[in-house]
Amino acid sequence: MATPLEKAHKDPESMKARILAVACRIFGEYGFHGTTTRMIAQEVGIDISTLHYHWGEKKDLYEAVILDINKDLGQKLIDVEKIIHGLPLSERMAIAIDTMTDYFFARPEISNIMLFRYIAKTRDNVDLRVPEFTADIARSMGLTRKSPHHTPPRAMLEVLAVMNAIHNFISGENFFRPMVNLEREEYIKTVKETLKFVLIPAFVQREGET
Amino acid sequence: MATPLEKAHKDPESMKARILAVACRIFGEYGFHGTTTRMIAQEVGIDISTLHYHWGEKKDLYEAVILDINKDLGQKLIDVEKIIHGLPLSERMAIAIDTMTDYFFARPEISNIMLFRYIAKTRDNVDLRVPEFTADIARSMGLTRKSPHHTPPRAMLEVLAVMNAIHNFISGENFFRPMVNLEREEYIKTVKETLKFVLIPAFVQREGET
DNA sequence: GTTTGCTTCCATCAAATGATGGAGAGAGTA
DNA sequence: TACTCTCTCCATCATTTGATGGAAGCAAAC
Repeated sequence: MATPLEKAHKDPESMKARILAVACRIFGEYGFHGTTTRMIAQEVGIDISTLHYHWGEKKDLYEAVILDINKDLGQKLIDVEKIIHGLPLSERMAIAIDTMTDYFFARPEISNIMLFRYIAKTRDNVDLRVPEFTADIARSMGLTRKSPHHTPPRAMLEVLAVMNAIHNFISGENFFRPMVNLEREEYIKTVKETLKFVLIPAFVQREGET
Repeated sequence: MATPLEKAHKDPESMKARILAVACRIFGEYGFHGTTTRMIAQEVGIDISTLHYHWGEKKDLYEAVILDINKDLGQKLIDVEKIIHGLPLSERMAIAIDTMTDYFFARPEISNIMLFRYIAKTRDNVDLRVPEFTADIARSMGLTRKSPHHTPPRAMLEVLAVMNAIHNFISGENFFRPMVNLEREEYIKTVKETLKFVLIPAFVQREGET
């Protein structure tokens, strides 16, 4: 039997879920050390002790955030994979880039948290076993044909290059958009064009060579 | 007449310069809020008051770090530009990617700090007018031929895509290298190959079309 | 109405953190 | 020697921050 707390976790209106959602956003903006439990509590409109009551230590909440966005991201990747399955490579990539870019722009916390995990150390080590999708994406992109059950380093890095290129434009919006002086919609559109222009030709060209 | 402190700033053995170098590394690893003045002082082997004596507030030191790496990066870009000037596009890009990747791997703090600035907010706003090189790189890559005195948004984003792709692999080394299970040297080599493979064809192909 | 269990807030604490004043060490100079 | 100037450290402070105990609120169960 699920405890009330466990049930509450599923209900997006529940306090526990509301805290998680806000924590996700704030951690994404300021990083682990840049975020204080008080910032999150204030944004939710509650006392910090309520926050600690639901999630325990700050580190625990942060881990919950990571697991949460990872679950969401994994589901999204499965959805996209279904849509693009069977299409020619150039279309597969174009649709995947469009779809994932829209998704990340709608939930920039995800890109933020992913990048923070990649580049930032944490004083109190928040190391946590989280499912990694890079190898799956490599398979989905057809980069593992020669060795279906093993993902070569080169294929992994190619996937990371693509994914991170997307993340960067989402997480860097506050910095880049003033640089290029575009409205939000126009920025998103140009980002998509740029990503497709830069990322697709290499893969299509290689495919044609075989 | 330069004060002793000003003179010291130039001497890399001086206390002020030693603090700056360590601060650069630590801020790069942990970000602004993840870094404490005590961490820096301890790494240098001095008291925090000595650190404050030379650099004032934490924020001032951080700004000094940003200005310092920016100056260095600007000089490096000028050097590279000289080397690749006049070569065909594909060679220009290959050499630039190789050279810049080596440079950032040798000084990962630069990639770290750049990415931190792009993606992370700071509670106490550290906003600071720093020269931006994106437009210059766009010019150097020949992306502004149609409008030599204005850099279109699209060209800016293309440059950012290229530069950030490099930064990501350097800053993400701690995260990515265990994923692909490569020794450092092998990782660097594969990163370079991957970057050149992913980034060059798009630009070369477009050039051929005109 | 009373009891029970879950949730929330107030008051408070201990540790971490940014920052400073002032004493002392040391080198150079008169 | 006495003086000055620069640099460094020790002691200390005020604030921020993560965290907790306990009282109060509140709804459902008895």
